[in-house]
Amino acid sequence: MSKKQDILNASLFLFTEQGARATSTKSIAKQAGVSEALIFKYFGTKDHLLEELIKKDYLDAIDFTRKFLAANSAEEFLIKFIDLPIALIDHQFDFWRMIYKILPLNPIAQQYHQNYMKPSLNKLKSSFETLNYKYPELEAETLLLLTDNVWKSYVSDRLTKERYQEIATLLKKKYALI
Amino acid sequence: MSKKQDILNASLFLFTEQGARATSTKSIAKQAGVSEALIFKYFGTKDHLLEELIKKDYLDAIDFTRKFLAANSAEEFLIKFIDLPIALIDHQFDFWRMIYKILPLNPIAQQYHQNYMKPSLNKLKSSFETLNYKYPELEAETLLLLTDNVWKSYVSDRLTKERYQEIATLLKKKYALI
DNA sequence: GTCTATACATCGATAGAC
DNA sequence: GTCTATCGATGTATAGAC
Repeated sequence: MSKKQDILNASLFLFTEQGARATSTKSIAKQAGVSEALIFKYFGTKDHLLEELIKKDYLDAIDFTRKFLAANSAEEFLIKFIDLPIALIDHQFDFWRMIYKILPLNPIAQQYHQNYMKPSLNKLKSSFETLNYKYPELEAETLLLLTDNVWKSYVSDRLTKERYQEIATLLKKKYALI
Repeated sequence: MSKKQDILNASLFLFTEQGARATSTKSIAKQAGVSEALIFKYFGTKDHLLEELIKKDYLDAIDFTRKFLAANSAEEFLIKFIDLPIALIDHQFDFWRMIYKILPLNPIAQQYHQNYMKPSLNKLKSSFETLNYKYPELEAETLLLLTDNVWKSYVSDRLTKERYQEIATLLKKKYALI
């Protein structure tokens, strides 16, 4: 494994523990077993380091999500959307744990996150429209509010996978999907 | 208004902008129009300053919530619980905006927040039990997952009050409360 | 109660050797 | 590619005068 990757791994770990701004380049260097100068050779600034750290994973998340949600019906889409939070986080656990920690205060992460979330609302809305719900947009926003907290609760150990699977089943029943 | 209060006000503002750890005592002093030394005279450390900053408001929130949720039936309790997020945040907007920002990374805030949230789940569960729901605990966790994201979305301008009022009405219909 | 001045550590970032 | 050494700025916190 390259030293560049060592730096990225160390950053992921430390940013998750204490946030990006509170993490010094010195501590990253120590954790990665490299000199501090090397960090700046590779990434220029700490902000660029963070950006490189999350860019690849957000692209990966977009790809994973697109494939995971591929469906032949509105019902199937909704079922998969309900299952998405846990599947996505299990696919990139450490990454999303870091994002959960830094998102409220970090504009770079916010920008990438917003871009990731963008398509969800419209697709959800279309599905509820197809299923002849009376208020498809409100339904979409409500489900999104819920699932957006599911992944956050899951990465911060306030919700277990098993527990959410029970909740997911309940949700699918409520939406008459199973 | 006392200088001590000026320091608290400045801290609330700056902690919200950039987080507690990224905010220097120097910038707090400047924003409050006092010397840096005075901050340490009053609060000892930056952590104590934060703790003093949130302690009073969390107590206030507990009191407000208890009074707001006072109800004579399970139906009434659920209606009020659905309306709570916006009412609570409107009662202490700046405080909750700061908490939203610092919560994932700040152990002090986490401790107070957990203490605030503690009673909710059980009361919700009891209400769903009273209403003979088949899975009262799952219902309680589901509603809590939703409302916990409502206040966060509201303080971060991703959800308007008017929008949530529509969602709240939809929710009350789903639970057959209106 | 409140200030100025300062101690001392650590910050992000760079220069230059190998 | 990678390191040591170092810069100037900024961090928390304290001493001591008024």
